[in-house]
Amino acid sequence: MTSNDSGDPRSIAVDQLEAFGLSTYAARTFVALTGLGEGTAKDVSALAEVPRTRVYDAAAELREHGLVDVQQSTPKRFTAVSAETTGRRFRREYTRRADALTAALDEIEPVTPNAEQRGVWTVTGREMVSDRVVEFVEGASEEVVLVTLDVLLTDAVVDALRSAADRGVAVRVSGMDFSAADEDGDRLPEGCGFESPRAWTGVPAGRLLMVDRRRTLASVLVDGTGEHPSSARDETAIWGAGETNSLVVVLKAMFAWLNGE
Amino acid sequence: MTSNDSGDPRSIAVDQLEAFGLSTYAARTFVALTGLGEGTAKDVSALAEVPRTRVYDAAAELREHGLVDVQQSTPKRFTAVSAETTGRRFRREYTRRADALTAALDEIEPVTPNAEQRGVWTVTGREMVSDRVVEFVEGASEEVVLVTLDVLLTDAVVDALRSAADRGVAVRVSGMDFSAADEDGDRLPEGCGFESPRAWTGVPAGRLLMVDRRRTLASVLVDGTGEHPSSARDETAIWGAGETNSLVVVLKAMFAWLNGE
DNA sequence: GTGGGGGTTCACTCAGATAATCACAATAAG
DNA sequence: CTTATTGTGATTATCTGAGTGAACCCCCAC
Repeated sequence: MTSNDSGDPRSIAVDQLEAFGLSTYAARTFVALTGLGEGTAKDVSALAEVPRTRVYDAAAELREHGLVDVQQSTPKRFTAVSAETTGRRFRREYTRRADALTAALDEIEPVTPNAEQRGVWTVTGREMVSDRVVEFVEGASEEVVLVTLDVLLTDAVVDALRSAADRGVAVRVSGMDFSAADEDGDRLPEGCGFESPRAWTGVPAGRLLMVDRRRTLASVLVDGTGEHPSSARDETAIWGAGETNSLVVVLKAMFAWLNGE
Repeated sequence: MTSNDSGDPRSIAVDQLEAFGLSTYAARTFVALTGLGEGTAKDVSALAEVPRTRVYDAAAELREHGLVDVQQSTPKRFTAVSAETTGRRFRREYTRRADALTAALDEIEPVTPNAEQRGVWTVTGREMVSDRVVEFVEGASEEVVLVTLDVLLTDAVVDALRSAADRGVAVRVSGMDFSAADEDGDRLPEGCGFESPRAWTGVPAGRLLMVDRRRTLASVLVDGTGEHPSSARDETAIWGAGETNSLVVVLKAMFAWLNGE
């Protein structure tokens, strides 16, 4: 991200290593050693644009992370672990971190979750919206009603719906576009009515979600300014919680009206 | 790690969030919002030791990461996503990063892996040594011989041994201490002889590994300076590769001698 | 319409960390 | 013994980010 995130595998590797908390010297040294297999400080310095006298510190830093072994000879020789081992190390470390984070946040979370909220919240980004959908579905205790484009029905959302249905929540899903019923009907758990989408033609395409009649979310896909071809930031959603929340009231009425027809 | 890594869940959460690349203001803001459920800049500032004027930047940063939603009103109100969603987000992001890193490094790795290496390399730390053991076992094509303390026979090592055995590698494992045969014999894959440990009494306790008679590793458990109760940095290992490597020659002879008896 | 107060944003300073360079000591080769 | 090369430490420059303060804006009261 900082420098060139071009297709060059070396740049990619350096960027990712920096994201994992390594200094740029350490990252460059490691990439050079991966290419060399084994080498001295001079070799690394020539290949990696790292001052020779700093290769030793970089190697020490990498050794702390278990990514480089060192030969105690003169000149010192360094070697990098394999790509698989590197990935395994970081995957393990950051999975642990995520677990610790979740556990710590769980202790902090207030006992009374946002029961009544006055206003309307906004989210942008397809993944972000999916996260909210999953979060709300996970918190469902009685009923989930979801209307969605099939392209937005990701695996994570389906999993959340299935686990909700498994614990006795009444789950009802319908698609906004026609292909939905054909392709994705079987992905959904049993007992989740997949209704005709005819009623939704003409409605701005996105998602509508209602959970326990106390929490609702509405989103639309906006044709982004043409940056990336319809990728990250192309969905915007609003959501609200609480019996008296204005958005909840509106969407509740909307669902009831569609149901009555 | 920077400040106090005491048992306080708030400190833990802040530390982990910073490890995931957030600024300290963003991390503290998020923790405060998790505790509050919802709040204004003033609320956050009072609870989180963040200057009120910078809560907005912190919230924007968190919004980029999909961790905070904003209410467009005066005063602005902020809310944090749930602990589960937070963990899910970072888990997904950093798993992706690890995958990208592994793929990029794979492209860089030289075709001719360290076939012949003159010297002897050193590794310290139990996890680091286990990583090398796994890496070497994964690279085995014909034969694996491992002598180990049972406490060092972690799941990752067992998995690597099993997958090696599955692809036709001759795997032979024996324990250095007596409990090994009893407790862990069933964890090993079929056809992996688990020999009597009598021959090893008196040998410094640790591991001995030989792969394809071309790569060997030897480690010992050292009673650390008493820092943490026998945890991280209490194993040191040396390893070498290549037919003519001195360590390989020595250990090959050692294994042959023990076999002959 | 005008003045006050709280809320929001922007601009600036300072400190810590890290990149980068240099000087010197230690070692091996000739 | 000399010299080139390697390893270690000290030094400087640069940069990000924490911390602070001032200006702007809007809403409300007067």
